[in-house]
Amino acid sequence: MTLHIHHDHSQCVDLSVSTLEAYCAEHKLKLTPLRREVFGCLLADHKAKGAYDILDQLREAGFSAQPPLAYRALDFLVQHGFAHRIEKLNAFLACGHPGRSHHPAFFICASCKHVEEAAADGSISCLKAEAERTGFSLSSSVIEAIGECASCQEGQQAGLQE
Amino acid sequence: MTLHIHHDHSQCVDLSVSTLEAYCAEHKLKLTPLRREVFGCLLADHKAKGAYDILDQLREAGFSAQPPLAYRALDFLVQHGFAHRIEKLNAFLACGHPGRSHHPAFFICASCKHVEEAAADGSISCLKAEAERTGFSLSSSVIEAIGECASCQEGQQAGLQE
DNA sequence: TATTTATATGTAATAATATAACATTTCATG
DNA sequence: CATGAAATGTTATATTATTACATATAAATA
Repeated sequence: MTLHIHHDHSQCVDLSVSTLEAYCAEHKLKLTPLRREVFGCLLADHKAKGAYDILDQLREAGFSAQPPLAYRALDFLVQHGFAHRIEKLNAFLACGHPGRSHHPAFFICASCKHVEEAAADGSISCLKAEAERTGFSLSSSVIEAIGECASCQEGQQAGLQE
Repeated sequence: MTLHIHHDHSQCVDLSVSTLEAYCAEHKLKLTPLRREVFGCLLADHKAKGAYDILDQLREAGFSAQPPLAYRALDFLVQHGFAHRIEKLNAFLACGHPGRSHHPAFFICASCKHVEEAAADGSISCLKAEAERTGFSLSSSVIEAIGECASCQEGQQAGLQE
């Protein structure tokens, strides 16, 4: 299936990579070949990928392919906001709008597996309000929706679903 | 640490178990010894437990202790709303108010590991609104907050934290 | 420049979580 | 009692993730 949202993909990749470059320069972080490769792998098709999928691509790209390599690079990207972990899938997704601080929610299509990132400021506010009522101090949150994306619903109606 | 919310625990267990009994009777489901044991294990201390923790308790209780036993019983409880899966922890929690339909959020204390269940209707509404904007049809959701519960914050201030 | 230090990567082993596949038992019902 | 559906028992294995330690690389500094 094609990308959920059509876009100029090479421009999107370029922007993401250059944002990461700028971020690393500014914060004196090392954007190593390994980290580049992992980020590139996540950006390639905007899919959520498991660590072992990443590992396969690392192997193909000539890197060592032991689990810690993937997990370390993914941790780096997640820590700095350039990737997100999708708990429901045990998978990782390139951030859709890196560089800007944000509170994402994820919409996971059970049919095509596409994961769409969206702002979750409203949901987070509610969560925060609920937290405050009990004195819970919220530091991060996981907000994931499972359902079916618009194109899969259409496909299903027309009997075209994969 | 003691329970986050003090309550008449045996009454709470009794109510949960009898609610499950009634539910199973009504829906012609079998409340087998295995399922009882797993539910009891989750209810015992209101902690989120991994499948393998459950399995340990099953072994002690004289059951076979192969993974499928635990997963099946947990699936049964989750399917019928008597337990919840906490994605962030790969763990399971007895439902705090079984029998009533609800949209729970979970507040996970990073210090004491306590998981508090709360209604998340507000957050879900926001999520649903966001979903509708893109035609995504939402069937379920994962809402988990990570932070520190009130008692751990107090403990920390007083230098009493574990 | 040589030395130290911090950071990242390479490697091996294993832990933790979860499922598939199939055999056996149980029990309600015909 | 026969049968069929559901639950459990069992074996094996898949999937996801971490620990621990060795080596390499690069930055900071004596």
